[in-house]
Amino acid sequence: MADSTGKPAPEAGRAVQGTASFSKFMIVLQAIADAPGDLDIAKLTKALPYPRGTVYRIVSALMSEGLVTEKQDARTYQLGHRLIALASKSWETSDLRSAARDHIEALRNATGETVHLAVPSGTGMVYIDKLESPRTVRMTSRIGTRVELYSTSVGKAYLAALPELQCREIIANLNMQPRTRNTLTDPEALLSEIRKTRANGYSYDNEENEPDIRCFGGAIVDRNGSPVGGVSLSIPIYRFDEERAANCIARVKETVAAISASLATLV
Amino acid sequence: MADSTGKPAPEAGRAVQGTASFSKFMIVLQAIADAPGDLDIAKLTKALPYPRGTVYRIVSALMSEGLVTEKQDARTYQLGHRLIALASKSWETSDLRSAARDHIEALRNATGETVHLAVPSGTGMVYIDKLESPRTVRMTSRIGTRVELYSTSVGKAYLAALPELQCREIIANLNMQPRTRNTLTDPEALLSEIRKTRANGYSYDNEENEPDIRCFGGAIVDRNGSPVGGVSLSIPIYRFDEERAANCIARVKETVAAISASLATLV
DNA sequence: ACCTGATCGTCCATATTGTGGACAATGTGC
DNA sequence: GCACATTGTCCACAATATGGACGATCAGGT
Repeated sequence: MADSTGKPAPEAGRAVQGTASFSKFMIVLQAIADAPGDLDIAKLTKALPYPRGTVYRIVSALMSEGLVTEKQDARTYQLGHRLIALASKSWETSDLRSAARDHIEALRNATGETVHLAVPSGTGMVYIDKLESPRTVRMTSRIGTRVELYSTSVGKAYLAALPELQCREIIANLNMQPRTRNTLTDPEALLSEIRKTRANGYSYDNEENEPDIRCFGGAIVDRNGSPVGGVSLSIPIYRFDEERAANCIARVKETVAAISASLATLV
Repeated sequence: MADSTGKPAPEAGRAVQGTASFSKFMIVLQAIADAPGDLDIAKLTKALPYPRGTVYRIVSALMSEGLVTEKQDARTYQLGHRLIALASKSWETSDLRSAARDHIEALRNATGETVHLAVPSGTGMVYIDKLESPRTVRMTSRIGTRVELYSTSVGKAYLAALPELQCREIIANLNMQPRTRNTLTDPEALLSEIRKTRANGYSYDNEENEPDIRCFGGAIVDRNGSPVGGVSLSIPIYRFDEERAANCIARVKETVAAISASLATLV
């Protein structure tokens, strides 16, 4: 199962009683979101542990709420535009994003490279903001994209900022799939990388998530020192050299420290 | 009640049976989305027709699904980032958006003005794409913003493309609030404006939605001639003159015709 | 410190709600 | 034309949500 859109941690253990039905709705919605092509009721039924009548009713309800739309006149379904309207509100009201905006813009301008702002979501992280390199060669990525904890600099920075115990527990539950030839797939290797990250005060992604792209990352922490997100700076290998790298690392560290400080003044 | 994020049509008439509980979850989620500041359980309870225990349970479920997050360590709630992840998928897989991209970009380049792509959602329309004017003075609007049918050019273009009967019915149910001194608030006036729009083949918003901004709009239609969205071109009044206007109108008409044609070739 | 009022978090008997098999209608391929 | 697959709808039954009540916690007032 791909789990490519930020499900809650699997071990969430029947969160609250009296919400079993709602979970089913969300599972169906997620199945439609994860659909490779387009699904009709029959295919959805095959992919889910619910009988057709139930799937049919759930999809109808999702449609009447605008979360799902019927494609053209075909009998297939896809995510609806109400999600865009809702997400736009989430976007506008994100304290972290507004606190970080000026700082990540300064980081982009100082380095000329692409900057991402990410927050934890389920067993991965989601990009909630992005500023592109002004140069011509650009990375392909989008706001809303979900990325893995083990293959990205934001993920590793986040893990490194967690208490050791919690960090180990999360790593133990990761399903580490190779994304490039450099991706770490061994939990022990990741753990030792995390220790190095802690010692260095920044994280490094050496073409582990995407070929030809190296990233430096740092964690944003709240008043208590708990990580709430991360910032990464992505550099194409052909623009990469030791001197620039040292400068970029310093800038990233400054940026996350500044964002964390401005968060602490909130509330 | 503001209803500012694309609820389904109110007259939807208990869509499907066996989904009453899910509706409650969506109403609570919408209440959190519409929150002016931040709500705690008590305020939510006051704003909703459900008892505290129920609201508490629903919010807990929304949180465990990542649709809502607890703000910092306070007891207030806001929309969660999973919505951004889901919306991003909706965005990526929107056929209309990808079919329209090149055409609205050409329109922006030909006119140098801001272009919006909108789709119907509930009793309004939602912007699903936007290309900004390259000039310095820009409109403030965002993807995901919900706008009214009666005060915008995309809304009027959409209404004008509907069958007369359906159009009248929708207008009869609109709650027409003035947004500027030019906003039409009389259903009869709107209806006659819609007739003019049909005759002209384009819609016009003369500072009815936002002061100092005039827009021309057109409807995108599917193979059957049913409207599925709209395109608008926004021009600040100080750049507006008759000659430019005529050119812009022609370009808008070309654009929506081209998008509609390329939609027809799909599937 | 002590009381008051307000909110949070949880429980459980009750009744509302969802379930899913069955059926008829409608397509679709051979 | 028949056979197979899928859609859309119904309803008796079973699973689920409800919401009032209770104890815990906290902030402010006297």
